[in-house]
Amino acid sequence: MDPESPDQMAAVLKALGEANRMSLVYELCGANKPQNAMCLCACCDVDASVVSRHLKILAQEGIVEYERKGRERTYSLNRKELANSLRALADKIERMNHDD
Amino acid sequence: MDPESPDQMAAVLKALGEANRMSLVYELCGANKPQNAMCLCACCDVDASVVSRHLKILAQEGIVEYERKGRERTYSLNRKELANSLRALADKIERMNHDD
DNA sequence: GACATATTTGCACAAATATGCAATTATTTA
DNA sequence: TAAATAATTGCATATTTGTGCAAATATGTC
Repeated sequence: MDPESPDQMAAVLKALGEANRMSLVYELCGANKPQNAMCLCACCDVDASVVSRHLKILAQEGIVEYERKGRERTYSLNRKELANSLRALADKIERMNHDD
Repeated sequence: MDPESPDQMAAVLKALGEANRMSLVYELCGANKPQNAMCLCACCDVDASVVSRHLKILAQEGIVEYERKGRERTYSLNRKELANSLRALADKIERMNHDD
């Protein structure tokens, strides 16, 4: 993560910009313990394989991390990094250039 | 804008999550005056009709506003609202629930 | 009115995406 | 080893999406 270019920033937001993936992120927001995929399945009404793929996409963008725990994988939000990226974008957007 | 549900938040981030649209937003970031579409065309190497459609998508999500100025339309970022939405998401993501 | 400029819209199309189901892999338990 | 559980992967498919080009619309200028 830590997106610098428009392209990198867009890639992160693209991963977040899908309803089911956003639901997964919200779900992970409210959990203080890493959650496995079966548990996360409850929050979006799609097949387990679809959840698996969505989690993979979120992981590829560094939005979530996972840890192997026996036969399951527990996912957790990359809170600090993600929050910082979003705030960096917010700052950039709000800062007006007065020298144009 | 002012997204409350995961779906609404996802819709806004989906609009931002495309490279050319993000370039347009970055371009508008650095401008202190509203820009017309022809001027914004310079920042992404696509047809003017494509820029028109991207701006329409950004406008539909409340990310940009436009004003009719004669035969041109001048676009500007909805800075405050967009920044607030992003910060609200960042806050939500960073706040850990300690009672789970 | 005729022409130029700015923007949008209609159409076509290729590529990407989200999804479900079935099969597979990995791991635990009996 | 056999059965159960968790998760991923391989198709197939329907839908969405980004794009360009040409035509249409809107407005300004001569």
